[in-house]
Amino acid sequence: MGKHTLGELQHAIMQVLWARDEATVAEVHEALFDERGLAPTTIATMLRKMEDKGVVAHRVEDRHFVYQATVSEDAVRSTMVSELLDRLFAGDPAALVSHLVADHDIDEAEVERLRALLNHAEARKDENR
Amino acid sequence: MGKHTLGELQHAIMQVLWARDEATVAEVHEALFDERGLAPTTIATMLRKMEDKGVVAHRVEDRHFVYQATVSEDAVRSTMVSELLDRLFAGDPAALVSHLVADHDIDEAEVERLRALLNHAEARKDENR
DNA sequence: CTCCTTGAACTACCAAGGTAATACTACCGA
DNA sequence: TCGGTAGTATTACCTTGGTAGTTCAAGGAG
Repeated sequence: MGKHTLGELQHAIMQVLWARDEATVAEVHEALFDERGLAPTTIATMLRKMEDKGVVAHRVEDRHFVYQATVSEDAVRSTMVSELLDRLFAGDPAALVSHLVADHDIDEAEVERLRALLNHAEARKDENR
Repeated sequence: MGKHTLGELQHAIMQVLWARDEATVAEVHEALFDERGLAPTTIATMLRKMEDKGVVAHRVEDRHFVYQATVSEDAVRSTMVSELLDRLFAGDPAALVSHLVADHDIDEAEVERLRALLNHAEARKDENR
């Protein structure tokens, strides 16, 4: 498992692939055109680079390429969050949560959800004891 | 206010500057040499690039440059966390916390700390009502 | 069978991060 | 005054992400 760190566009492309499991270049282009307005060749080039990198794979079907993600969204999240965690918070998740609470005004509903999350986490740990 | 996104080395340099408020090229180099083993010119070049970018400033003192950070660690954290939040979790902080709990095994002590954090957050909100 | 269209391949740039050798300058000591 | 040394400026190169024009190949239309 290498470093699955994705750039902006790469991530956008991956999201399309994650959403529909597989897609042609044209489909990806169409899905992203409204927000990005990129040339189809840009998408195609990026997909090839991403294949070199190992995060997508393609299969030929009916004269065009059908791409598919080879890494899960969660795997990407894991590596990228870990990276940011190490860089910015010396690997301390609580410090990141603290920053989140202080900086991104989390409303009461969110706080409730988080509290529930923590309760679940503790409940799971209780079970294994 | 631009995007204060820092690369790996840039962030390491900033940490030195944040730690001691200001430092010469040689001091930064010395502080990072053990872990990175970079040439002094590399640090100097990077510092100049960072100055172009606006995240540090220098003053000449006694024939050498004394650099100082012009952005706070918290400002950098804010922009970088926000970016990751938007990219990976559609801007939902709770989703990030959820990921953190699920993925980075947070031990019971951490959970307690987080719970306390959330309590404080709610307490603050209660006060303002 | 030939030409057009479509989509992939190739090539080419640009910016930013990173890394560093080399060139220059100015001070200090002999 | 002359040369070494210290420290900055210049220049250069590599990688990755991003963006796209141009070329090429193969299937479909006439």
